[in-house]
Amino acid sequence: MASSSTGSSKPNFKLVDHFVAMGFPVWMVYKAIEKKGEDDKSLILDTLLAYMGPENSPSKYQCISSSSEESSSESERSSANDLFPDDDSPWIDDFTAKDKMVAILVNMGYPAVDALEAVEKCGLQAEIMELTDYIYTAQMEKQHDVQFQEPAYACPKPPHDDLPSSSRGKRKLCDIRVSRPKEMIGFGVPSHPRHIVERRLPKSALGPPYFYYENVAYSPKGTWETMSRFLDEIKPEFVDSKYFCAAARKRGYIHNLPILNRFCISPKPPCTIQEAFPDNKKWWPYWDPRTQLNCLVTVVSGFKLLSEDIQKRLESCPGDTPPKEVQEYVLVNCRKQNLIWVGKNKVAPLEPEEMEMILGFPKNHTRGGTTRLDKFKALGNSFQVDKVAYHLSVLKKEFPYGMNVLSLFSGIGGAEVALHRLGIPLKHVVSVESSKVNKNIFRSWWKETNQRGTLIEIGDVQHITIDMVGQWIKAFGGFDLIIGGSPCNNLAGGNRVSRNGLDGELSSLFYHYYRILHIVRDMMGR
DNA sequence: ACTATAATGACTGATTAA
DNA sequence: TTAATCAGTCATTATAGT
Repeated sequence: MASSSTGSSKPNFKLVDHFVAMGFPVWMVYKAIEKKGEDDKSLILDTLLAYMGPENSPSKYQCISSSSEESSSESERSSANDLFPDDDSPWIDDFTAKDKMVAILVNMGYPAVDALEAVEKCGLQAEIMELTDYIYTAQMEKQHDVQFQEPAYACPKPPHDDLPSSSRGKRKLCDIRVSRPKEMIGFGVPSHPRHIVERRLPKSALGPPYFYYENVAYSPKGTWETMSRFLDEIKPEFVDSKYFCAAARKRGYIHNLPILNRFCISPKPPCTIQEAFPDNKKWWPYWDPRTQLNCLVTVVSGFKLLSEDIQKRLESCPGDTPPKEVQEYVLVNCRKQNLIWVGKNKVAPLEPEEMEMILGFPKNHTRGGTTRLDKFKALGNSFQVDKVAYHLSVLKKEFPYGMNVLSLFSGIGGAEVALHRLGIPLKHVVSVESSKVNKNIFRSWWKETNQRGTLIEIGDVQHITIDMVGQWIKAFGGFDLIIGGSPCNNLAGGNRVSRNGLDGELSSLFYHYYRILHIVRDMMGR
């Protein structure tokens, strides 16, 4: 089975390095070893040569995945599919009996908090009817407690609020919407803090060291299955930043962190456009219903022409209410390019400073010898700090005296900023980042915040060797956290040229994350 | 040379229609 | 159950402007 060749078993790094030294890409080496096993060197070499193939064979992911299906088994394919059965709740396998009960109620449309309370109070033997009755009476009681408000973090459209309040009282099983919009709340977000209370990790994945891996949620098919297979078969947690700030950002996370007792950093960022840009409120037409922005990306294009076009259209129609089709045109394009109102009938993209604020970075974080374009690119590629901090918050108790962090693909230091804002001291940080601009930004933050720890900067993950890791671990005793999001260029939907999948030129650096994670584990006696 | 801008669809998942 | 439709996307590259 495919599961025996990777995942729980430790890879043979000497063997991997042997072929890497010959010039084969790391991802290809892993793929070949995964397929052919570690025993027969020449067989691996043949496979690699076949992969490399004649020069004209493109390395598009479609080609590679289809060719591997031809030569190899159906079993490999089906095992990948088994990882993520077509189920509404992808975590159902991991549930305890209690979790299952809660999940059933949540899927019926009840708030997770209420569902949990009901299961705890009524016990596991309770009938569904009994549980729903409990929730109903509890909700009625809570309506009297006016002071019991949702936290300021309220999600823009809580699922249990989409039912008219009048029908809430007499909700019966038959009324309940079983399928509701899929929401990316992972194991929980501040407005749904205990969506899932427990999960089981494979033994091979238990920390230390902890690891935290991120990438775009909507990648080409099979991408997350592959990444999951390489990272201990842990199922990804998909979370949208819209629950943490005023802009959407759908990302997946594979990590082995505890998920109980997460908390938010303060100050909390504004969660709506109106809170984030109070000064722009006066320019906002009443017929633009947006309360949150779409994903902040690395570049906007054509916004000047569009802005003029919009202005002309709006000014050509009298009064405050343009015709429906004009409204529709304006809204569609504003959403598409993520524009905000900055003047009368005038729209514009966000400024870098505004992006910094929404993504949870300090003001002027990206200052320092960079062009405007550099800033957009750096920020568009970055973490949303509040969300990452929420996930990492569980480490605060465990590491009150600080952490040693291996930060791969550091970018502008989203992970470090998150830890810093959590109040977790950074003892030793090995930061791996290839972009000179990003390194400058991160270094100036490091100085600005008077970090007392040591910072080691590396330019390229591909240059990290077993020796280097060994020296770091000898020097400061090991890493507590390996964190990073590998390049999304070949995965992101916005890429029209080279959305090649995980084996694309840049996104294949994922395999180095995997490689280095396992080297660290190996060295730390895991 | 460097910087800003515009042009360039396809794919994914969710929703709705058939 | 399946097909059509909808909305949204950590982007790359050529060209214009400075």
